[in-house]
Amino acid sequence: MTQNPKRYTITAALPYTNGPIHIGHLAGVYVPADIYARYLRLTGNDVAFMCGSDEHGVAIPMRAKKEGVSPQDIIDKYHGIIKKSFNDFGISFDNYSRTSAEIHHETASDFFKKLYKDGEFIEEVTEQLYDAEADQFLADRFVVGTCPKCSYEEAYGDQCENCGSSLSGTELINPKSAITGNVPTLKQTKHWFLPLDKYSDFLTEWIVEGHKKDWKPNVYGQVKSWVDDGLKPRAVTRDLDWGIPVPVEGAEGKVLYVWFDAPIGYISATKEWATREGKDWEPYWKDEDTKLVHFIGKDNIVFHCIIFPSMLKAHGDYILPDNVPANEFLNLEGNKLSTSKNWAVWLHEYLEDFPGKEDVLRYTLTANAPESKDNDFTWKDFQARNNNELVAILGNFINRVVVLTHKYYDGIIPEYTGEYEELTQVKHFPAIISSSIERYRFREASQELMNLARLGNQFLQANEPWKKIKEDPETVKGIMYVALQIASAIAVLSEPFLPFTSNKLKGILALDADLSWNDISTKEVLIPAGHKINPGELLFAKIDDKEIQAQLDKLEATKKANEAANKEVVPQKETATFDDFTKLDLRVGTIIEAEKVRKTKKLLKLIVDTGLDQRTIVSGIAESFTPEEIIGKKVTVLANLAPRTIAKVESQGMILMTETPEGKLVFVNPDEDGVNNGETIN
RNA sequence: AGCGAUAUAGCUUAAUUGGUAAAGCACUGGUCUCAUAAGCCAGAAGUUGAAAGUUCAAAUCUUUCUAUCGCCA
Repeated sequence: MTQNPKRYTITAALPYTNGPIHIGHLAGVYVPADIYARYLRLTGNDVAFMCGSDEHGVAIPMRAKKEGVSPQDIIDKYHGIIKKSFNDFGISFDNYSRTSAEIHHETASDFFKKLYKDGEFIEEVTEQLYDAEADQFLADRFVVGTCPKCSYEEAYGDQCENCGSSLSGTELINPKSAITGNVPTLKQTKHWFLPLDKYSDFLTEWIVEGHKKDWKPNVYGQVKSWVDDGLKPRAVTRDLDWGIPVPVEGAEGKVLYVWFDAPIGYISATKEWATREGKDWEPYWKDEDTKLVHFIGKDNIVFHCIIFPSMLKAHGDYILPDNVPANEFLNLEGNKLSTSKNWAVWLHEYLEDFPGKEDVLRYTLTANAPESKDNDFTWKDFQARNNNELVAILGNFINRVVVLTHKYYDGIIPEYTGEYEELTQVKHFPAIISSSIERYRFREASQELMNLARLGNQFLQANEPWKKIKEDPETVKGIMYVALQIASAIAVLSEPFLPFTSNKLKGILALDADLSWNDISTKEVLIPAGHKINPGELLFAKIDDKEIQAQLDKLEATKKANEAANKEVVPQKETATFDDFTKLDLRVGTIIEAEKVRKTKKLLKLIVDTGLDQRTIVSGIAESFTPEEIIGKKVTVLANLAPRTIAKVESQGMILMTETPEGKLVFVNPDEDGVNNGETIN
């Protein structure tokens, strides 16, 4: 671990510009990163907090093609929305850049050239799938075909979504171009590979041995398993016309792999910032006394812990991350967030729907952050966090103090009389909260802040100034003095979590703007006697059921829209003659046995009594039914379908199915009393 | 598939390296009236995903399951 760093470089994962920012991105990456960055600045550290839009990769041109616009249109649109919403939400990036920026192209190019010159790459000519009509190599998702491992028919060129295998396009059976639908041909192409195997020892020493204790289990576990499995050279270039051109001779029509250029974006963003601020960027990336921390989601672990560090190591000039606190994922109302299905709470929409409530979302996402496992965001929980915690505990405490101060003393802080141990207790909070933040436990840290407000409420309750004001006004002075010190501590310590509220509260208390995190522990007086505070205003307002219902309705409408989109009726196929139809031998059968096919998610192996025989049929229905619930069911069987081996099991027929709008499969079933197995259907 | 992570009270989470399962919210009861029908005090709430094993002792270690997510963008 970097001890006593002179400066911090904090990065937050570059958002991909194929959609706006949603609560999943915020909870996983940007809110924790922002809390960390704000905390460090407040404790007097030199911080560079860097981010930017990731605008390369296959998905951008694919999406552009689909929408009939240029890739540039796509990235400009989303870069604009993303940048503005981050800014309005108070994410305090020192720079938010973009990978289409000239400085980034230059930086990434130079990085590649340095490794190339130093002989850090392996060059290899391989045969890749090529679509002659589109005049394009079919990288990753541009090709679809049958998975060689599980026979799933819609596997992509990089991965099969049914069994999860990592594939390469050339392994696919019956590959088809996702652009034209044509059958691709094989064509030779040259690519550059980073030999990750060369860095295996370095990664073992640095992470597997060096960060066993301080890195999160999900991060550490994944790195260890990759290293233990043996690393392989990884291609860092692609045949594509969107991205950063490979800056060497003979590489026309090739660009850097998006995962090669994207993390370099952190460096480019730092350069851009330093130029603007008149600073030197290099210490932030090259000085051993700099602590580098990458905030990411769990899907990015290998890139930030294996590939990028290997790149940095290969380059030789750069420091390595001190920690990579990857978060898990956030779900929304029980379902996975999905940009394509519009299943999300979009930041730019939230900011419109809930003006002035930036901190409510920040707090909810922090208190319910997916730090150790996937979590669920519900609007009901959002409402409860606001009404029961922010309003009732924190907001209410501040309001009590402010109202009483105006009522008893016309807003002027009274002299401290008596002796209260709460003044000492307050001094402990900076260290308590720091300890949580520095261990990347932001959820816990936010709860400690609430505990400070609880301490305030308990203090008032125990001392009852509203009672004593009549018979013992001198004592009340001391009580209110202490309560005001607590309120001041909250104003400062809430800044990383609730920056808008912190500002508002500092305004109400007319607090010294220079009051820092450590002052809360070291200064005897946070807000002095004789000082006048401003008229109060409520920090938080209750959110009523109507507002929550409106959001739930919005989600319900999305669900309906998705169903409607899925329901689009497939056009009628070409005419079949009666003879065509009679070729099909459709029969009634009964499922007598069912079990899951090992190593697949979707397949069930069924034994069906068809009246003719008992035969094995493999059916892709495991996600809709458990084996137990379908045993004994009467189903429609296509009996004379040519046998086919699926996942090593020979299937002798097909069960006729249809589907609900939600994608649940339903049997086409002849379930009327007195129908016998083997009866033909015509 | 394989690998990794996760599974603890209705909900969100703790449990410092095997030693009395602990908080907040919600709930129930009591109480106060300065405050946003807020607060404060107390209480109830658990077969720690399942099963087996190791041990004087298991949320924690082992084995086998199950479920969810990630490993491509």
